[in-house]
Amino acid sequence: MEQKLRMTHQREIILAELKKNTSHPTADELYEKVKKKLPRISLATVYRNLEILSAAGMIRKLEISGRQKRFDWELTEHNHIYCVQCHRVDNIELEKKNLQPVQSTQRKGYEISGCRIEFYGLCPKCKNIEKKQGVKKMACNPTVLSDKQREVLEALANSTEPCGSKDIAGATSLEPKQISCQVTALKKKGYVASPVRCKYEITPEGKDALN
Amino acid sequence: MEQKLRMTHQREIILAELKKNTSHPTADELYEKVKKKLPRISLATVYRNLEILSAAGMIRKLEISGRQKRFDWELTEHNHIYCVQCHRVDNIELEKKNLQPVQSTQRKGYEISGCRIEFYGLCPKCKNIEKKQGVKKMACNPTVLSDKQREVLEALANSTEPCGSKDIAGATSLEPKQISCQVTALKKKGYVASPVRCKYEITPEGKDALN
DNA sequence: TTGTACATGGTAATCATTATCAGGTCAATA
DNA sequence: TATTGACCTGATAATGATTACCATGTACAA
Ligand SMILES: [Mn+2]
Ligand SMILES: [Mn+2]
Ligand SMILES: [Zn+2]
Ligand SMILES: [Zn+2]
Repeated sequence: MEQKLRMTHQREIILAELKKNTSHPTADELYEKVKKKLPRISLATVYRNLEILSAAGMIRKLEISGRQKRFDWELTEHNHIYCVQCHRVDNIELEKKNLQPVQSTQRKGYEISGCRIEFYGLCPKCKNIEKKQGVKKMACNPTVLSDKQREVLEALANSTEPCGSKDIAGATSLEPKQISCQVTALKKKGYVASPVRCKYEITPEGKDALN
Repeated sequence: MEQKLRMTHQREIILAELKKNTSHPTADELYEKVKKKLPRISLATVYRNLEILSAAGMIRKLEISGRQKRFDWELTEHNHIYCVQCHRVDNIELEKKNLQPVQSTQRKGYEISGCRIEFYGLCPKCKNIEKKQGVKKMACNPTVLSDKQREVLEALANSTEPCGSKDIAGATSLEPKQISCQVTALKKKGYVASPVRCKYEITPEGKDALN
């Protein structure tokens, strides 16, 4: 019944790459790094081995709320804090974790095997971005324009009347299916307005943002 | 810029259905129930409204590790426990939750906005089904360098171009027939690469390993 | 040498969730 | 009253992360 796992070259490289820093990388971040050493490695292999290594207790898998899983080579007990904006994850030490053992009446019949304590908030970087423009808490997008957003905004700036997504597609190098996503983001930032449903125009703020 | 949310029929039914029990349903579990009242409702509408209701603070969205998001109509502060096997989620009360406020030196510059405490284990049902499975163990060859390997590696480190076994033999005290054996072991560890057949060079990992 | 269990790269499929779209609803306004 | 425009809807396509599958490869014990 006992299975022997082999420490293959791929596995070693993945492990070594993970141990290089404390950034709690995702599988695909790790894949990008490992590819420099092993250009022919498959993303599936990275996922597979991260799973195997964590099942074998050699690394930790962090199932932090939200997006991708992240991986941690530090096996000592510690907690994490993540940024709700950029999803960065850092270690955090509790002064003293005196969580009372859960009373059996409160256990609901569960056999408790662990507890995860997870803080969230804004990392230093994102905290500054927020201060700069005083955005509401919900806003999850940085104010910086992406290249795509800038392209869309410039197209709108060059038009004298409200544009539909097809108009924008024609005036930019973007795939039609990317347009609406970009427009939505721009609307959220207040750089684009929709005078009519499915028609968009640049706002004064949007013009400012182009400079 | 203030949004007016309408309490549509769909929204009311979804909310009512959620409040019917304390099972922390997923979006699609809720969809199946709501469909009995509103057979033409779309799954997208359920997702959309759960998102809107939780953004408006009328319900809670639980981003518990693992699979789907779950929803909770109870707004009072409480924690959760989930089953790692069947992903059932129950409420759990902590006797006393005096987590020390995190020291500023430990905050890593974050602006902390909250903390999630989450227990996990096996629910009563799954506890009974549980079966022991052997843990896999990694056949972990030590990455430690033997004296011979170190000698070969140092020879390669001192060369500016890939070496053949004769070059290595000349630069070390080793018998020629031992060389290839050592080189193979080093290759396995990833400390040596073979850019051309029968020529070997040290890798970045190899250089690291020498320190 | 051979059997076999473990691994791999490449790719398709899955799953949960979001985005898009064209068309509705409704209250405020001209 | 007719129009407007923000808000909503169902249907469906698309997305992103992860996993499943498959044919091939490799290590190791017998
Ligand atoms: Mn960590
Ligand atoms: Mn609850
Ligand atoms: Zn951040
Ligand atoms: Zn269970």
